[in-house]
Amino acid sequence: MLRMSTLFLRTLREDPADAEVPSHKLLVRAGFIRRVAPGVFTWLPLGYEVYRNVEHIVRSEMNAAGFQEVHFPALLPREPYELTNRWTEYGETLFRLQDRKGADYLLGPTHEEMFTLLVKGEYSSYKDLPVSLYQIQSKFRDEARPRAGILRGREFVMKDSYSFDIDDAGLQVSYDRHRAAYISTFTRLGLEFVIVSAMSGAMGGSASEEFLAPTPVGEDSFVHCPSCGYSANVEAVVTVAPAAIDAGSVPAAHVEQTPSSGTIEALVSYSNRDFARADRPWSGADTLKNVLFMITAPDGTATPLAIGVPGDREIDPKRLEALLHPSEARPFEDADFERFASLVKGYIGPSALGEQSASGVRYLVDPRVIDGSRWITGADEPSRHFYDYVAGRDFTADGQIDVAEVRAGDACPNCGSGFEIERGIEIGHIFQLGRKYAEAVGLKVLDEHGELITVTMGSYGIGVSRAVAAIAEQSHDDKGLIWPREVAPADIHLVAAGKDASLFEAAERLALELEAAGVRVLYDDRTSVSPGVKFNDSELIGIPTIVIVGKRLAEGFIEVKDRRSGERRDVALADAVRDLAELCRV
RNA sequence: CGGGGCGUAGCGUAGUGGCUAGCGCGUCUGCUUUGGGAGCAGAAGACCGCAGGUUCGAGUCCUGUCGCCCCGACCA
Repeated sequence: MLRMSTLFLRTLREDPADAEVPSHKLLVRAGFIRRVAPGVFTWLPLGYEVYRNVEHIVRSEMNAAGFQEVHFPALLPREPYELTNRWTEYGETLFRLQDRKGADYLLGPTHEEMFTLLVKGEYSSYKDLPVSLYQIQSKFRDEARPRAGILRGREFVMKDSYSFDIDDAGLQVSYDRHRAAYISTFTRLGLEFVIVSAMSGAMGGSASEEFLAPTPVGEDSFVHCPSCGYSANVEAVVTVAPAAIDAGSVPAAHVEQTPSSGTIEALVSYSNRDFARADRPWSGADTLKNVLFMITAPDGTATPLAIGVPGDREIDPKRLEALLHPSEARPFEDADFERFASLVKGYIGPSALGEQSASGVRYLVDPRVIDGSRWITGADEPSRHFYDYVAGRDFTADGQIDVAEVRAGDACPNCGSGFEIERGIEIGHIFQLGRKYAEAVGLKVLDEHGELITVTMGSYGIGVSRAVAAIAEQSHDDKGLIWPREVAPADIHLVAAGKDASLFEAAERLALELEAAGVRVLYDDRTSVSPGVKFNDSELIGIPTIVIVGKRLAEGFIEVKDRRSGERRDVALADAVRDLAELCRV
């Protein structure tokens, strides 16, 4: 039993000034967490209780799926991360340190290398596989901008699993088992979630899905199709190319004077004034905008890249970054333009781009730029644009790249109807890694013919500490938190509302009987606190059932209130233990 | 990395270069009070983020630095 009179807890009446999102404000106000450094938090007793409940659910679902728990150190040597080049690729996000001899260490941001090496050290036969191992561990990432309390911290707890199989079919089975285990885990956690196709990002590999908890404060945008159910992270949305176009009737390309038309907006309005079309006005979608980036590889090599997109769309930096990873992209700066004199800023057209062109800059275009499509685009001279410039006839790109911004209403790649865009918190991520890590560290086993084969892997993560915040984010009201019963710090918040000693005696007896019946009780036994304070605290803390021993005790009743719905009913004291034990078992 | 805002007691905050840095919440003592954040009386609690500088005098002005929040890091 937890007693409010002695519980290490101080609730705050006001929101902390540095908190922006509801989960952060409420977890601090209700005394669940306290900040100790940017992106680094302490769990207080109530918060740690919730954290442990979440951890317990995750662990029990992993065990039920037949995965085995191990535990690595968070402090790791440099060498394993050299094998996969991540000592370099992880960049500034990696917490690095040295021991007294000057040897390099790191605080593990994720543990693929360690798991792969562990299996390599123990197993050497196909008969040992498949196997799936996991751990629940603190991870450290020196995020550029930690934010939103526990939602994006620099130290956080992750459950990470890894599967090891001899072939692709086995990997698919392991992947599907993790997927199923994740669905039951998040369901038990009381989280609303969607599963979206995703980019594999830093992990490499191919198939990958994210579990997102929809909420407006989420950091990931995803598309969702209301008619067919298709969901995907915006980074992974596949643009539907328009139907093939016959450009036979389009007049030959011609260059026109277009003064002061260095922006798409100016170009469109100028075109509508001086070169108006008969059927409809020009729009940004008729223009082909060519954007230049400098791409820097992890080894520091920089190469320019030109991307052509319809002028009404921007390039989505997150989609670009996801596609190029681990290389990084930045837009061209003036110094870059000086190096490529044939590129006229504001009037860059396909004729100056491409590996075969004078500039030699690799040129990739949006999937909407199909052969036969007709464009207004830069003529590579100040104040001049091409009209009726047809892809495949007048220019050819070096290839395609799908990084234009995704908008609500764009065509669903699955069924063609318009999809919606929502935001969500990434609470889980599952990948089919393939053989990248096994190859890097040399994880091979003998197959049934005595041949050495490289093991194929999957990697699977759940943000355990983040899940606490995600639940808080999805489950609160203006009065405070509302915990799903299985993760709540207690089943019942028992409030003694009054001053009579007999009332406290009755409440005490009820609390003890409930505990004996297996009900977890937080008992507000404070004698010097007014009922109003106790009611407010109980709503802030968010235990699912609030029981009041007060005014109605004289008639033999207690009051039972549901935190979520606010419904209250009277229960005879004599029936209380049985009634409440039943309620809490639901 | 760029721009903006902000750092004053555990929390929220006030404070024209000028006396002992003020208020609310919380905390402590006493009395009173107990169904929606009670009242009265008293008390403790602040190296005003840190380091320099200007000044007779700095919480206040200047520089640097650290931290927090927001926006941007795409518009050719």
